[in-house]
Amino acid sequence: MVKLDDIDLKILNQLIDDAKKAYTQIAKDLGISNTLVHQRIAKMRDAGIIDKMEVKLNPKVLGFDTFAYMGIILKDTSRSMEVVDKLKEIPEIIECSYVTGNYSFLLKVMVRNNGHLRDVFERLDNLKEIQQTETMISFGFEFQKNFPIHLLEKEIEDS
Amino acid sequence: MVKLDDIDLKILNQLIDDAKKAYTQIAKDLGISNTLVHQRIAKMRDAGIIDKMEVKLNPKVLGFDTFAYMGIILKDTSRSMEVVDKLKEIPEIIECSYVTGNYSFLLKVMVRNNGHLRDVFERLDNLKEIQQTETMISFGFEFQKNFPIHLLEKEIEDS
DNA sequence: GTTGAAATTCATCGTGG
DNA sequence: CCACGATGAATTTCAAC
Repeated sequence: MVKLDDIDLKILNQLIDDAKKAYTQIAKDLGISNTLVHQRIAKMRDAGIIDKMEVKLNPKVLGFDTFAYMGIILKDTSRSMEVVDKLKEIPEIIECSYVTGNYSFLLKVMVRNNGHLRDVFERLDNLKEIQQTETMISFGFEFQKNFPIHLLEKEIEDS
Repeated sequence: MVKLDDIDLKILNQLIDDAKKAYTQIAKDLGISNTLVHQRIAKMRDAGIIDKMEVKLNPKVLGFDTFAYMGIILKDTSRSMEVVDKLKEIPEIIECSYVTGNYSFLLKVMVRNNGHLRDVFERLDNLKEIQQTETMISFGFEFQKNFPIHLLEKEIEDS
């Protein structure tokens, strides 16, 4: 675990907004030299804090209007790894976590429409390891954050 | 909704892996000119396909070892918007969707440890609009994808 | 830990096939 | 629709405070 200072956080806040923002521009906005920006980012990269820069696509423009969470109940939880391998092959499943509680897995599914969702549902229901699925269709994100970076900011303020 | 061709998808695949990858390098890898890479990316930006480039942080390195999904059951669903405003103020909640099914909202929560999770749980339980919460602690992602881009690739192959 | 300037590399735009 | 070539801007490194 690594400690970040005020400058690090300000840089991260800018990169969360736009990962391709020019270092020179970040430097100007923060009132520091671009070399420093470069050094801090290199440091956070080396420390593994910055995992990667990724492009975020707009699902709606590409015709993916629907997404849903699906809770998966297995017949036999000892076989969970085999199920993961099968789930990985279904491109519509964009997130898969093993969880405590009623479900074995909680999935996030991105599809074009309700018919497409039904199609995914049937593919899952046909897997012999799966006993039951429960679908929670989302009406879209109310909000979504990259990371609880506000917590880190508060911790610095308090120190 | 916009149609993408083979080149567009190959470029997106590279940017999903590394949004800051140099256009010249992408061009080399794909065997096309960097001008073309530039044009295609500009096109996809203008079309809104490329939403933004964002930095992805590594929670573990920053001391956030635990994350969980929480299902929220409201006392009175007509008051849901007020609840969203309150949830937004809790930095640990990094995702909030209104969903069908047993829950009103499904949240994704990122915390340092189980004690921290309990703290968030209590904050939610104290909100008067909330009747009940159900916590599903995750043992980490089995896998996570940016977007079901494989579907688009298949559609191009088939055409 | 921080800065300013140097060299290298890149993004961007016009021209032309 | 695509490649080449020139220009201005950015990243990256180095020497110095």
